[in-house]
Amino acid sequence: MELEKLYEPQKVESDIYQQWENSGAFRSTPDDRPHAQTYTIVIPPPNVTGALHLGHALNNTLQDMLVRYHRMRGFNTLWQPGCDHAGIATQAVVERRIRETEGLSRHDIGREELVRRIWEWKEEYEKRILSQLKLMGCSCDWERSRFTLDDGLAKAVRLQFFNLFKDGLIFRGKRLVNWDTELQTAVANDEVYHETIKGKFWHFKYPVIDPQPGEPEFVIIATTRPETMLGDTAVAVSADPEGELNKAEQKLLDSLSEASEKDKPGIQAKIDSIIERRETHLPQLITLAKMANADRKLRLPLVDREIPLITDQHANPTLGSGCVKITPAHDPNDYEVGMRQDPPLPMINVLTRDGKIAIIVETDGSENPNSKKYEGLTFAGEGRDKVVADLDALELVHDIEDRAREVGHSDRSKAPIEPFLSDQWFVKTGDVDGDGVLLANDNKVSGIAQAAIDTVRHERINIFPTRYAKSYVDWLGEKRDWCISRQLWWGHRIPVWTFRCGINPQDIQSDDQPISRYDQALDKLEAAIRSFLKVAVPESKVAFLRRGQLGYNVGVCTTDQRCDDALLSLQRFHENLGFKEIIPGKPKEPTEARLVGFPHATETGMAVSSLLLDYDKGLTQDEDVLDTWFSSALWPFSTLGWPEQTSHLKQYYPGSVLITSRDIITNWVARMVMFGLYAIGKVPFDHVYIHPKILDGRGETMSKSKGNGVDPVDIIHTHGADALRYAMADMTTETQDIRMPVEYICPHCEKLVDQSLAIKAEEQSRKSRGIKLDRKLQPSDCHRVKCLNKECGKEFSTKWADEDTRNELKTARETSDKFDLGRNFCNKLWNAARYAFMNIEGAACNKLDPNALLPEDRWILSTLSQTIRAYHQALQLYQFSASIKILREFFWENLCNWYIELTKPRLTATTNVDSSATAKQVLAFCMDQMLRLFHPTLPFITERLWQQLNEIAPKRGLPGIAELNTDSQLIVAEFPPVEGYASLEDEAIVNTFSQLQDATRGVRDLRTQCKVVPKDRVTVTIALPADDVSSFESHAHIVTNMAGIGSLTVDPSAKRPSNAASVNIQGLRIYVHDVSDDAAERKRTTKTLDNLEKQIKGKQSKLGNEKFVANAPPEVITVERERLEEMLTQQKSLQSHLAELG
RNA sequence: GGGCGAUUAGCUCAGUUGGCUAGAGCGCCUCCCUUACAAGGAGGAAGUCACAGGUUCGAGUCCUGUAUCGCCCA
Repeated sequence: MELEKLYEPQKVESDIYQQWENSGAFRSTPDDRPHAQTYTIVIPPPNVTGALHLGHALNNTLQDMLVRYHRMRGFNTLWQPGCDHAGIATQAVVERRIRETEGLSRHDIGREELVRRIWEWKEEYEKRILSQLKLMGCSCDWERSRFTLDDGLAKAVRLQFFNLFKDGLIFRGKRLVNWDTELQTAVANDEVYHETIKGKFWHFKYPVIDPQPGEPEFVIIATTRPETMLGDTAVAVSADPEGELNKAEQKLLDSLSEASEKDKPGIQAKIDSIIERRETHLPQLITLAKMANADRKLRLPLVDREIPLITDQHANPTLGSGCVKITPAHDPNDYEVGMRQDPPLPMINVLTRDGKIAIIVETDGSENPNSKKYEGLTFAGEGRDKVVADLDALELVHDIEDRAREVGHSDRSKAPIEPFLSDQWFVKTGDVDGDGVLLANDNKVSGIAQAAIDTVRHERINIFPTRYAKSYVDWLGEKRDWCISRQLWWGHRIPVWTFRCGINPQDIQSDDQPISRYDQALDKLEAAIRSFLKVAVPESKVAFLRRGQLGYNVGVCTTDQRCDDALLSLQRFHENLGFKEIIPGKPKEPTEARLVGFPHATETGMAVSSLLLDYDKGLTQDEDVLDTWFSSALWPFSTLGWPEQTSHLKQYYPGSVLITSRDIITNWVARMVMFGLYAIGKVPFDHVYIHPKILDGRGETMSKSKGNGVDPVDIIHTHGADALRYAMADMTTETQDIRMPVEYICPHCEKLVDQSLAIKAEEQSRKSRGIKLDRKLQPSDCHRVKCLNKECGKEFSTKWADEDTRNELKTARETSDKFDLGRNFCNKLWNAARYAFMNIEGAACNKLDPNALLPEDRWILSTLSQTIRAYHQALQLYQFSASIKILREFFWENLCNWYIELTKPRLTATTNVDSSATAKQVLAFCMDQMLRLFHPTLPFITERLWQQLNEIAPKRGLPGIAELNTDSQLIVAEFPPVEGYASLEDEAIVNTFSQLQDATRGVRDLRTQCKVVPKDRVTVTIALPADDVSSFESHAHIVTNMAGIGSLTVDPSAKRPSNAASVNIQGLRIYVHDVSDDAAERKRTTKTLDNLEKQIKGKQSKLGNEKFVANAPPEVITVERERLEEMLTQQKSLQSHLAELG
């Protein structure tokens, strides 16, 4: 069966993939082989927000290359696939869709329904993602596919949480989050975009309490957000204003001395302003710093709160009044200031979850009566106006300036972000006082971050390229607490159940000493709660037991999915608790509200009703879910069955390598290492390979939100999966990101339309229609695009268009011409195989003596062996681009352009049967090795050709040198050996061949220059040293064949035949007869000679330099001398040639 | 503000411990539909290696600084 002339991937790919799947080639089977012979890659789970783009295509191509490479090398291999639930991103996508299509918010449809909808979304996209991976040829063990919310993984999450909790590494604390008041959720930093908003800078006066003589009556502070002043808990001033001013001045003076003339006036102005400040501000700042040190207080207007004057580095004496108001609950910098104080400053919240001014609760728990009039006003709107108006009425407004401000906005709702203080759960990654942390391997470490740092420092994990180790170590070195709670509904719910438990103080007010009695009662209650928990939830630890105004807020952490048992026990607990013992005094009548859901209330009277303030709620699970990275950090082992000790876990953990993109080093890699060490006691992988990012034509990273990503399936459609993979691997170099201009394929004229140009055109068009753009357009904003090809100019829709638009207009696919090289390569491989197959049918499999082979056979086999070694080396260092270039060079240049061309006459010759058979055998061997070598990169085409090769030459190889096992499927065939085929390597023939190639190129060059058409044979005379004649003649057929020579004479004493063109190569003088005239020849020779003489001068001066001769290594000097010798010989020859020409 | 990178041919990028007469692919020019492949073959032109200093016999490569661009962290 002859192959088609063009390789058509669509006809091949799905069948081949089916074959692999059906044969179980992807399946992992534990067999107790040691770690060194096991190869595991755990996929960085793509998230189910949307379909994969080219960034994923790259990531997975590289993984598949390594997996296939190791599988062929005989490793026990597992590529573990799956998807990630991506909490906020997925929830946001689904919420937005519900909002757009039904006009409903998540609160309208409720938690259960929203989660159900997201599961639907997940099912759809997981299916799509897995199918994309399959179309790319990924050889994952699909039977083991996992999702981060699977039951088994959820179990792992709960156990990890529980263990961390038990070891004191999980705690609850306050933290400022980016609050989206519209969606009422916290959003991550990367979901916040900043916009410059025109605003004002208000200067307010805060009165000093009891100013002493010489002290100011007011302190002036300035703010862009007046409403937050309701939550101020301090005013800060620099501790050393004079020193700070001096420092600032010195810095400016330093930069002034080095500044360009252009910049000098600006810097000088700043210096002048500092000098002026020494007069105008410094004395008072010094006074204020002293006052701060004397614990002096201010009176915060409007809410009438006493707040301290403090010193902190945040207050900058060169700016404003030098004083700054501190609102720890509403500003990240102020929060830091608050935490730096000892004791920390109180944090007073001013904001409700829906963006209004809150009831303001003072530190003693009382509601601030003065704040009532602000309650419920919109935060930055009505609230701000009223605060300013009221301060103005009190004559406390000092000044108002205009000022632009960078305001964070939620990417999801476009609402301005407010910093909001909320209760969150944290993992303590830093060092733990005292005993440190016990890892699962019984090693003690100071903290899990430190343990993760050490693994990289001590090279138990190697990161490629090595420079990324620094960002990993630096980030972990900060040892920040990891906030793991998210105010979302999609994700692993935090496995903590809470109940409130308390005593109504009114119930014991008749007692003589109510306060102490009450405290006593609470103490006893605490003891009772603790003993209850021991019985009710034996394997739990108390998550928290917080004593509040009316009793306790109790949290219980367990590994159970539900807390039903504990709930029952809770009922028993409060049935049996002897309240009369712990609460003396006369009970009052219980109120109805407290009795709801509690059947025994009437029997036990007050005690019971008071005990459980919120009993009607019972045990309720924490509302929040865990940060997605918490479950992702467990992925390298939760997917293998942990906490069960499965055979997969035993065999395939730790993984061999994690392949990912650099932005994930901190979020994910570092956390996987910490969790791996903590939970298992072993690093999760031996290597981390960080690959480039894919940028679009404008240099921006491809992302789902911008919509500038291309669906790999589009590329597979136009170019084939192998072309996609080839181009990806070829572009994966160590330092550069991959620039990938995207093009629409116009559905009308089929021509390519550059995406970035199309977007620019769209921007222009919108502007001309008077549409204001608040930011630059992204591909996802462009739903209708006009073809930029003038002859067409028709409109088409993009993949981002809604259904109506797509029905109305034809939709363009996307592509990039970067993939042409992959397609071209596949076609070349296809055709080389086609040629080989036509010629090698029934090729011999004889024992071959390398010395009996023709020079070109020995050369190609030697080069092949070197290529194999180089390929292994490159791939083991994750040099993907280099690995491709090595194979390409061998295949295209050496095998196709030289060996195949050279052996064409031999294959068809009928006279020398042995030579023909040998050539066939060598060609079959080379094709066999090529297919194996290319399989990891180009799995489909190589598999297809392999099976054909098995039909045409089922027995092949070089008996005595390389016995080949011709498995029926290439995917499981043996990879060429790491060391190559040493017995085939022959340096001498490689050198000789390279000289022959030069001679060939010389003749070809002359032919082109003298415009000899290819089909014309030329007559050539070669002059060379007499000693070399016989050796040259034995290889002369190579030059004759390859340079289109009709008649070749080798003559040591040859003179230039008339009208011959000539060239000097490697000590050979080559004459091509009857193609040139003297003038042309002279011109050419003079040019060569001029060029040569320049180089000779360079060499001579180098070798004439005594220091060079004295210092350079001898081998370098020898090489230089030899080169000079060659050049001089050539020069002499050219000179005499010129003389001959006259 | 701190960290990491990049800057080499028109474009996209290689260039491993300094030894370079600086390479590849695409594009460009010339020729060729040659019985595997025009998605191909043969040949060619094209570079002050961002800039300024320094180390060295020797710098694209090492060091310092500057400029521009990108990413990460605050």
